[in-house]
Amino acid sequence: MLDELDRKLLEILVKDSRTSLKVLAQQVGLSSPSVSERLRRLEERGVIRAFTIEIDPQALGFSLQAIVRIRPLPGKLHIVQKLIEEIPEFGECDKVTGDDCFVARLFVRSIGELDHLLDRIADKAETSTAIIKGQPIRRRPPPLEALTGRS
Amino acid sequence: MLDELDRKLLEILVKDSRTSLKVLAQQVGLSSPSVSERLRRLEERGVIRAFTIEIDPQALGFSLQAIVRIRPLPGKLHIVQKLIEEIPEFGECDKVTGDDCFVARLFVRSIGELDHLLDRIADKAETSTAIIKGQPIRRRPPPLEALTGRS
DNA sequence: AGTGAAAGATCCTTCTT
DNA sequence: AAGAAGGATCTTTCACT
Repeated sequence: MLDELDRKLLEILVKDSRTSLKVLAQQVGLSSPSVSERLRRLEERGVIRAFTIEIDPQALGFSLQAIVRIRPLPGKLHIVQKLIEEIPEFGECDKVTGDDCFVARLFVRSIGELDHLLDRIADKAETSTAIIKGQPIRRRPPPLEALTGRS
Repeated sequence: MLDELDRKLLEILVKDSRTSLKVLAQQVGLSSPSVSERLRRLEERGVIRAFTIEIDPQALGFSLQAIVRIRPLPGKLHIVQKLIEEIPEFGECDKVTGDDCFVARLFVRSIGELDHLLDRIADKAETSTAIIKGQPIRRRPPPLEALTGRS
C-alpha cells in the first residue's frame, strides 16, 4: 500500500510541496529518477490529490469560524445542499448519518455575516451553530505511520 | 488587505503550489521579481501558511471518516484534549461553544477501528459520532473574491 | 512597487548499466 | 533503481524608473 520510502516522501512534501526531486532523493536515499517515478505513481494512484497551499483565513480577515449542523426540512435536501455549495463562505461540508444531515464549516468576518448567511438557509433547514474558540488540531493528514508499521 | 494580483496568485497556487515564479508572473502580468516579492510578503503576513500536498485518506485505506462531538466529563477537559491530540487518526479538532466541547474528524480503516478509538475516550467523555456518507464540499479556501470585490 | 536583463545556480529527464 | 550528463529552466541580483 505504501512503503517506508513513499511514506517519507509524503511527509516531506506535506511540510513543503516545493521540495525538489534532488532534495527528496537525498533525504530518502534514492536517486532523482526513482523519486520522480514514485511521485508519478502516488499521483496516479490518487494518494497525492494536489500540490497546493494552505491559506490562513484569519490572516485574511475571516476572524470567525463556525461549525454548522444542518437538518434540511422534508423535501428540501437537494435545495439545501445546492445552496451550501454556492455559498463560498462554507469551507467544508460533510454529509453524515444521524439526525443532522450536514456538518459544515463556515468562514466569516463578523457575527453579523454569520447571522446573515444562516438566514439564507433558515427557511429550508434547521441549523445548530457552534462558534470555534480554538483549534487543538488543525487539518492534518491521516496517520501514514499506521500503514507501514514504522514511526 | 489583498489586491487583485495577490488574489490571483493565491488562486493559482491553490491549484498548483509548484507553479514557478516565471509562470506566475506571466499569468498575472508582472515580472518575476515582483511576484517573488509579493509571495514573500504573503508568507510573512501569514496568509500563505504552507506549501503542502493534499493527501487522499481513501487512497490510503482510510475508507471511513467520522465527525465526533466530544463532551468531556467534569474535570477531564485537558486530559481529553491531550488524548485527542495524541491519537493521529484525529485529522482535525475544533474547540467550540455549546454543549459539545470539541468537534473532531476521524480517519479510520474500519468500523472496528472506529469503535476501538472511541473506547479510548469513553471513560473520560461523552461522544456522539456521525459517519460521513459523502463530502459535498471538500476543504476549500475562504472566499478570496469577497476581499477584493472582484470575481 | 515594479521592470528587464543577466548571471549563476539548480533542476529534470534521458540513457545506459 | 543508480549514475552521469546535457540542456532546459529557474531564481535572484542589480541598476533604473
